[in-house]
Amino acid sequence: MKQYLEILRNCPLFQQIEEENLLTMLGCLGAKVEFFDKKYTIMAEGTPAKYIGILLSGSAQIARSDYYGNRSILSNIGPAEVFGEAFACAEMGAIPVTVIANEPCTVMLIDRDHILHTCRNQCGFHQQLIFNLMKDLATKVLVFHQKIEVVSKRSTRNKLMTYLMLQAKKQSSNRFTIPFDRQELADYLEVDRSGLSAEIGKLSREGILRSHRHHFELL
Amino acid sequence: MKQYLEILRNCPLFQQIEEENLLTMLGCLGAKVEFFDKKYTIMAEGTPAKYIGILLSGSAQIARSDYYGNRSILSNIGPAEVFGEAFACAEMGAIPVTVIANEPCTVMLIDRDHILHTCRNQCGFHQQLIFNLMKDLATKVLVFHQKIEVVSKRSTRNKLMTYLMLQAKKQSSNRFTIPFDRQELADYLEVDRSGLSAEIGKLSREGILRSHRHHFELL
DNA sequence: CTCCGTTTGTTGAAAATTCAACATACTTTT
DNA sequence: AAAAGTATGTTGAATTTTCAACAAACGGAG
Repeated sequence: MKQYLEILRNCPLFQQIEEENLLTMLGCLGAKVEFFDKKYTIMAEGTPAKYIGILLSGSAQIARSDYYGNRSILSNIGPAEVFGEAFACAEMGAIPVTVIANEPCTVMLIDRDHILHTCRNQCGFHQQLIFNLMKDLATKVLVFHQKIEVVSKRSTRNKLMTYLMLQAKKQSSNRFTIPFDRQELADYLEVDRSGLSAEIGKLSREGILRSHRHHFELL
Repeated sequence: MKQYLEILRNCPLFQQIEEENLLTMLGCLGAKVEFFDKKYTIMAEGTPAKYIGILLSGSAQIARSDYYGNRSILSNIGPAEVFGEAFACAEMGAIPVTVIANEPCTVMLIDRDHILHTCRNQCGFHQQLIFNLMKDLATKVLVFHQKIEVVSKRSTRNKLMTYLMLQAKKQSSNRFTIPFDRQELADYLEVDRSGLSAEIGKLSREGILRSHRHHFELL
């Protein structure tokens, strides 16, 4: 576990918890670490919401597919980010999404029961953990607000521009990269891929943006 | 405050807290109660995310409008439901939504600082409050997942059917009422109102549903 | 370096959505 | 009970999106 402390320091769940206490706590929580190769499923839709996941290395995609094969990407996560916590904390029977490794991933898994139903009133670190989880969930709600802001736009062009402007803001620059290829961006924006490509081409010709693959620049 | 205990008992924030302790706690939190007439703004977009709100009576709508006047309805809330907690807990500077009274409303407001930054490690009720807030936020994430599931569908028909099937499930019946009129439903589904009306008409002629105003029946 | 699989861009036709305008139904007010 | 205001349904034209199919560009493996 010691090798992961550096990353866990950046994890929202463990803020304000000293490193020496963190190791003890991970033991107490029964945290385990697993590895997933590229394209492997870290959590599968329909399986029990038993674990809270923390990405230690790599990146992963949170998505769902409806029964006509339309994939909808909810978000993309990187090292130190938490996933599955909402379903675990709400004690759902089954999770409604699939988490897939974009590249080889190291994942820490913590049983929800160890967080929700153990020693809640005894240990101070545990109290801090609950507090951190609460803050993390609050920011997750904001992430979904943003996604809804994007997909609530009525045209491909407006969805795309809303998304790109949010990314520019987040990366504090008019030049930035996005974590999606074209198909994935279309799946995030909930639009047709070819229509999205066409719209990017049109915006380029109008001098509104420049782009190459994952790189974008707003002009 | 005593008159509101009955409702607060159903509020997710105060589960597992005895009534006698609840009154003390509300004092300690500096909870205040305000009244809003129909159509009045309970929280305005852009104002500081200073308060967590609890609806004591009436109903309200959580919505946002983009700068071309397209309104997007995020959800509809009723008595004992909590609102604004995600923005308050994430300590945002400004809230990105507007909360409007559908009818005369009684609202309890609690300053976020009293929840987040006071006596966090002393008082047991407070610990329970944080825990409840965490659970509440987890279910809020699920609410947004559902909304995204609905609006990610590519056609008006699929959005509508997905929404109606979720409502039928939630109300455990093929006959149910929805909290929206046609314009509001269109704003929730992020589609054109007249197109929505046309689609409802078509589904009726196809024998898939029956509807009258807020009442629907899936066949 | 070449080959092969994947990603991205392009096109045109079909289908769906939006928009504006109006008719009808329903509610509330006076 | 009539009038005024609001909500809902309907229509057709304009716009946009989707879909399928293909071409071009790119990247990795050998």
